[in-house]
Amino acid sequence: MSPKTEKSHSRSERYLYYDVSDEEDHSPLLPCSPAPSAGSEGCVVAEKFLLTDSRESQSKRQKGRRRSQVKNEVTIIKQKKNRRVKANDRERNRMHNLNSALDALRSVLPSFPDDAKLTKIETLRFAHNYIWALSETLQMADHNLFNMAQQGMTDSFEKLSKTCLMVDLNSPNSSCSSSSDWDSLYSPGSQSSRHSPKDMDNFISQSSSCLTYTDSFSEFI
DNA sequence: TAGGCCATCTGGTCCT
DNA sequence: AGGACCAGATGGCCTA
Repeated sequence: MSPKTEKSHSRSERYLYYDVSDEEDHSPLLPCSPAPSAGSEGCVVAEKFLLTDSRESQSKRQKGRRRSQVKNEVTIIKQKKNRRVKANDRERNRMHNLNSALDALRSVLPSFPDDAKLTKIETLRFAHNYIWALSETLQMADHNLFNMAQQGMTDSFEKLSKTCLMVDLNSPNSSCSSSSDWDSLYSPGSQSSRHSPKDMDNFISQSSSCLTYTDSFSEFI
């Protein structure tokens, strides 16, 4: 088990089995309904009996009501706890799914071998820029192919193929990229001290052109 | 040690 | 009613 997982696991355990005793309801019971008037005028004994009886049954009823109230409150609290635990579980799963999706995204992005795993925000920003670069690439490819078709695929093909033909997007050592270039893409705007926006623009334009030529001409080789 | 990143919990809101 | 989504709070870990 990786440290991360272990850490996560211990976290989960900590949260899953957190002490909920403070959630116990210690509030006073709701006041019971007032005693009904009892007795008849003619018979004291009977009245006493009735009174005694009514008091006893009354207290019994009160006790019964209290018990059922306590039972109800306990079940409500249990129900609430249960719902909360379920919701936490779903939320945890949801975040795990989100992280899986982010991992999937990281896996399709070009990676720089020595670099640490991209943070979430870096992944999103890099993906955004990468998609932009790819779309620029496609546009340029269309444009260049059109020009080449018009010129009979002579000069421009040679020039372009010399510079960028063998570029591999995944290779940071290629002529079109350097570690700092990749870094600049990884780097979120908030940490722009590492690389200027100009660096990023340069990199994107370079990688766009290289991509254009490698992808577009590969079928001609 | 401060700051960044992350996982998780939690309560609120919206949707089905 | 229950689930999905969201944002805020909290606390742990790591690094400069």
